[in-house]
Amino acid sequence: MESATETHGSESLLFLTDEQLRKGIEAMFFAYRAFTADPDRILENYEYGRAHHRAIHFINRQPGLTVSTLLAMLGVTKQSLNRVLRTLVADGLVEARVGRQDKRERNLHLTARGASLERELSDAQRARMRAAYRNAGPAAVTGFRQVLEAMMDPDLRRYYQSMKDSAP
Amino acid sequence: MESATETHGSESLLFLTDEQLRKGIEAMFFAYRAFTADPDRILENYEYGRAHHRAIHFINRQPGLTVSTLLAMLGVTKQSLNRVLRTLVADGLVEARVGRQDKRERNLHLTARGASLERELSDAQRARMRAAYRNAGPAAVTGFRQVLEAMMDPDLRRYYQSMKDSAP
DNA sequence: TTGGAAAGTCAACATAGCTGACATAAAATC
DNA sequence: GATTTTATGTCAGCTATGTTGACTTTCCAA
Repeated sequence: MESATETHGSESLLFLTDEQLRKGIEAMFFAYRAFTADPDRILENYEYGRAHHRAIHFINRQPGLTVSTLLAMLGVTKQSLNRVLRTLVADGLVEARVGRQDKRERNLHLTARGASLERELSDAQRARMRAAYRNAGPAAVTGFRQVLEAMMDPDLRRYYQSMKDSAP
Repeated sequence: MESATETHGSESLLFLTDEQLRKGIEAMFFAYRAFTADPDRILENYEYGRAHHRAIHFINRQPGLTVSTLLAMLGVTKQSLNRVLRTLVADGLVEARVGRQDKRERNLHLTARGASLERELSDAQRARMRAAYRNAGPAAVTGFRQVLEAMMDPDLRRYYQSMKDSAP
């Protein structure tokens, strides 16, 4: 499995050796841990967890989204999400409005307080991301996003690609 | 490609807009979920979890490492790790040898069975990583690794950089 | 010889996943 | 209009994995 790519003649596929792939795996692990560390620290002050952060993030990204849409993005059970949403609604960070056309649906929005926490969390996370981007440079950022995109499950990739990407 | 890299001057930092950074954050989230999905599925058959996988991964990477070294890499408490290690040792996947110089230390090694599970998990994870790498191309892979590296906490980055990177 | 580091263990707890069962309201279908 | 399906919410209970705190054992090194 190792040397299969090296016998290709050109060294253009050297990055597919087992060692290279293992390094990529470790890079994902270490980077993801750093990536969540700042928000986690902030969330402790509010007695919320990572699950709350994720919900808040996606509600902010797509205001008015329904519970089932959010479920699909988070990839958890409705029971698990509901526990989180209940506290966020009770604490006045999220508003669940009855759907206009379909009254079974709940359209989720951040309140002013919810938006404020979202900003605090996002600021910290973006600061680290920005520093990493600055350090690595624009070309690296493009590659970074390309690889992550290729790694995603197709359904989520479709959602991901549909989101707006540049400043208004 | 993004338009951010195509122009220079004031627009050369367009990739640092909030929207771009938020996309990067989402990319990390979605990709990381896909990244862990395959091993998680395999681990269910063995009644192990992600924590076992991580321990097995690092013991394989650095055979003979001590418990404290592993703790530093995983970033969890010794109580949490100990629960995992105990089951792995009891099940005959990991061997904890008393240190030769310092007998307080335990040098961790995978047994044949442990190495076999490691391979099964790693094969799945590398397959996805390989597919993503193939799809994105060598230049993207370089960028991917650069950004992840820049995102890591310095201590772990040092460990990460010290690991061998190419096939022997 | 003693202090402190490395490792292991016990207890108790929290978070956030999960399954299964069930309830309600509204939409969709027959 | 009656029935079925869908979207959501909820209760109960389980599991995995993290946490803190207190304690012991081992044993290196000053």
